[in-house]
Amino acid sequence: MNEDMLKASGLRVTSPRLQVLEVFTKHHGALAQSDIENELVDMDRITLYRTLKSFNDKGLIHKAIDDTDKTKYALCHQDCDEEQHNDQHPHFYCIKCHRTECLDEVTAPAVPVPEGYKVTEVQVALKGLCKICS
Amino acid sequence: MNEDMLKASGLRVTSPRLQVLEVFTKHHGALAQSDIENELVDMDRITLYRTLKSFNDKGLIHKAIDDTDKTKYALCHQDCDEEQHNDQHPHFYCIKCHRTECLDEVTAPAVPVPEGYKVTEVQVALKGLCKICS
DNA sequence: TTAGTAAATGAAACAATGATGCAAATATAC
DNA sequence: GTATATTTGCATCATTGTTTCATTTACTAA
Repeated sequence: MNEDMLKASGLRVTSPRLQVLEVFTKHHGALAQSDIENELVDMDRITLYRTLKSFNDKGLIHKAIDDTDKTKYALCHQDCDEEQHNDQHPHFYCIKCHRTECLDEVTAPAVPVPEGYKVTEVQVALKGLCKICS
Repeated sequence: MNEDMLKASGLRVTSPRLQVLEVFTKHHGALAQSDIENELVDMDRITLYRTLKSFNDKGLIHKAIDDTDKTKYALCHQDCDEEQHNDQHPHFYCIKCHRTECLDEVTAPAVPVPEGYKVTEVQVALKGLCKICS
């Protein structure tokens, strides 16, 4: 339950947080702040901003880079916490329906970096037509 | 020469454009708008914004996604034009020197997407320690 | 070389996002 | 139930993205 997610992360259970979590569980893909604002019209902009920030910090959601200019967030499915995000899956942006989804089943491939570089994180942003639109 | 790059792209040769190109050729990595503003203090903010936009549209520069929140741009080395960007190389963000560079030599690996998805573009953002900092 | 014209600049103005400070409200622990 | 530490909601400010418009400038073609 959403309440438990908050408690497990050491965040207090409040109405704005539950509302935001509900929006995330209702939608599958990654959401921009504006997407959530459209759903929760009465939500204070700054509260939402800080809610997303704390969720991200605590590992409840992660940023989904998708090469649109908007920062998007998606629920973390794997074991993410304050220490580390395990979101090594690609994000897919559909140029037709403009939705961004997490390809959780896919593991981002190892990238052969030149000598001397140390990679700690890989983010893969895919663009194209999603299952439904293609 | 920078002038020729502009002409080849069908862009008029103007002072702001030459200045911006010079900044790009002087630096290796990807630059945020603010980076360029700091170098060219007299440059009008909107002119710079539009310059970057038109350079990006014409294939002179490309966006370098690096999971910081700032949009960064880097010179295109390969054959990019209005039709298509051929920037299928990863971008590497160094957590120590905070610079983003293009790993031109590296080809982004093929990502095994689920059935039904059509990928037209892959962006790989790496994070870690660069050659110099590691 | 000089118009004519299409493109580019620079300024104003507005929206969205990111970020901080502070007083009031409220979730939890006791 | 109350104390307190957290969270909210508001004000406020910075940055980026974007459009409109008058003025200036780069190229073209006579």
